[in-house]
Amino acid sequence: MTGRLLLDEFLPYRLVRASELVSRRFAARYRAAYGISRPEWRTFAILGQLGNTTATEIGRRSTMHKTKVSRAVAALEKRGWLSRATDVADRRAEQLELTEEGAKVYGELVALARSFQAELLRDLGFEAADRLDAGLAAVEKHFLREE
Amino acid sequence: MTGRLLLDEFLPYRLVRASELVSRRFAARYRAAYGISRPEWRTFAILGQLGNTTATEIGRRSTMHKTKVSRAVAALEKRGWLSRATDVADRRAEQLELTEEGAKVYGELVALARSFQAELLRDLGFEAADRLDAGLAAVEKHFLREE
DNA sequence: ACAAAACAGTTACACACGCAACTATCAACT
DNA sequence: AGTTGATAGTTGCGTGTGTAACTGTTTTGT
Repeated sequence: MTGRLLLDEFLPYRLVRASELVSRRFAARYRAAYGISRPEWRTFAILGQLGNTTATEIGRRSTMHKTKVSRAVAALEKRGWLSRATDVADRRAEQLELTEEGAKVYGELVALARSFQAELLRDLGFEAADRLDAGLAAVEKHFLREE
Repeated sequence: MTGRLLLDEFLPYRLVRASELVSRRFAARYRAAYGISRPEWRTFAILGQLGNTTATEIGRRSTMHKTKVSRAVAALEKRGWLSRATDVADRRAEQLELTEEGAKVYGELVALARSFQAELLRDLGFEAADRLDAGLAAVEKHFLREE
């Protein structure tokens, strides 16, 4: 029961490594195509999906720190891809949405993501991808409940 | 086929988020107990498992950048947990190993890791953990082959 | 045998990051 | 109504990180 730990049997280690391998490869593509960083892509993706949301909600869904979100939002705004408007019901919050130009870029990023996912499913094989899906769902179910 | 991307169906996103949720929680424990950073823990874990290795090998196995490894090794050495010796066969390389004190700390970290893993398996359920295992194995098989 | 390329590891620099502290607003409670 | 505590978001500051450039060593190719 003592002795060394075999990392290939340690789930957190394998999860982190797999995540880095996959996300680094995907990041290389959108960085090459549009020069956006990881926090920017994540912000883009959530905002694009929801259509209209706040920085706090982006942080909650992405597990990004609020300062990271704040800076990503500022960067996207600066590039003219995102606009802010103070929420009338709660003037602390800002409703964010993509500009017309931003929506166009978002559409292209979605296409990039879809082709990456298709490629990934092909590489992993259907059955393995399905198992990964189920395993991740269990992690999400347990860990996302607690905040 | 166009339109928005549902992130909950996008595997890279889910993989990253799950990885962050799990590894952040584990990192909080060893940070609280020993004040070590993530790169330091990873270095510790690989060195402890292999017994004797080089910085390059640590980088390869952990997917950490070589400068990250270099700094983690320096930090562990500074705390007296690791010692270096120039490789006699290849004098560019340094053979690393844990000191007696380092091995003691490593043993305690292993215990921490084991209890975290047990807890995780319990939380996820055996079947889900098994599927996660299989899914990650497929990712590793595909992505680790290519370097 | 020698020049050129490859590789192990470190460091300077610029940039990204998280923490803590801050402003502004809203909610709760007396 | 007014005080207290919570929340949305930003920013200063110290620290972490990757890129590129560097030293020293080994390998490759001629």
